[in-house]
Amino acid sequence: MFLSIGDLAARTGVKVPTIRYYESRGLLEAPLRSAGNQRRYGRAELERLGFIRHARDLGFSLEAIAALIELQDHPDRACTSATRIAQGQLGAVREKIRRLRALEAELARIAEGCTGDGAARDCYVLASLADHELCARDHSIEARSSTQRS
Amino acid sequence: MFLSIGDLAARTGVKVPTIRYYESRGLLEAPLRSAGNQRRYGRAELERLGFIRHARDLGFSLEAIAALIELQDHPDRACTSATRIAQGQLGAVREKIRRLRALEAELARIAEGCTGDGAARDCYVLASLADHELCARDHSIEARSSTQRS
DNA sequence: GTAGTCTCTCTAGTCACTAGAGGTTCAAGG
DNA sequence: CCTTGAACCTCTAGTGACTAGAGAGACTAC
Repeated sequence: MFLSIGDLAARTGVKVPTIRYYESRGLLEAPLRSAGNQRRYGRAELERLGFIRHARDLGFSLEAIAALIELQDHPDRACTSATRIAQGQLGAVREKIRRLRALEAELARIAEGCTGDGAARDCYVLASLADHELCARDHSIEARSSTQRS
Repeated sequence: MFLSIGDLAARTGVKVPTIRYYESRGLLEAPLRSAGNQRRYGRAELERLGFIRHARDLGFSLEAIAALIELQDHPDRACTSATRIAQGQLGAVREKIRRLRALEAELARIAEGCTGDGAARDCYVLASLADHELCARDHSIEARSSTQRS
């Protein structure tokens, strides 16, 4: 089992530059190299990259993943911190949902208040954004846009 | 009414460097300057910054906000694009909520499957992340972490 | 006049990649 | 054995929306 970086990418669904990026960030160890200096991976790296991919899909930061990997490499330690990290992530996700729901309500009100066939001077969307008083509730300091995988 | 950048920041809740950043991005016009080259703002800028702040709170990108401002400056145009932008944002928010809910379910299952008092080798959190087969549903390509205001 | 706060510009850092330049290596076909 | 073309290498820079800090100048209250 000697995989090139492209093989590894194909098997895990992680793009080639991203694998190199993970290596530079210390999430993957520097692998063996071929005679011509190309990376060669084995089963261990395949599994580790799968772990990282899975954790990223669940929204864990690379920092949190590094901590989880550290723990994985020391099976004798207590798993308290893994649980704490997962619960922290769960809390963060729930908080995001809460904020996005408030946003959704306000945006729906604003977007549906405008038929789109008038002039900009009478636009309810623009008026709502210009005047916070028009809002049904206080949604200041709500969620901001997020980065997402395609 | 001649506000310094600090006064403007205090009145709108937008931080001073962020105001300068908005100016550099073209969302705010370059204001008048004092004899000593310091920015001086009036009511128009206060309102515009309030508009931007409000739209950012609702998750609009700076690009979308620029388009909305452009429309605001031309009250004779049709407000079709404002409605489209708002509805696009609403759709994006709804999609994020949908993804985050799938994530929440999976994270809750993982986090609550572990008491946190065992050793890392038996940790359900780590096992779940290592093996996608353990997942209750397919949540690959879900939401990634988002940027949010404090 | 002076102390202390505010403001100026500029650069660099954040996160998690992504894109591109310019060059080298590998594997398959002839 | 040789060629071709895909895959690989390193390095730098760009994304969005800021945030932090340096070093210098301006303003305000006493």
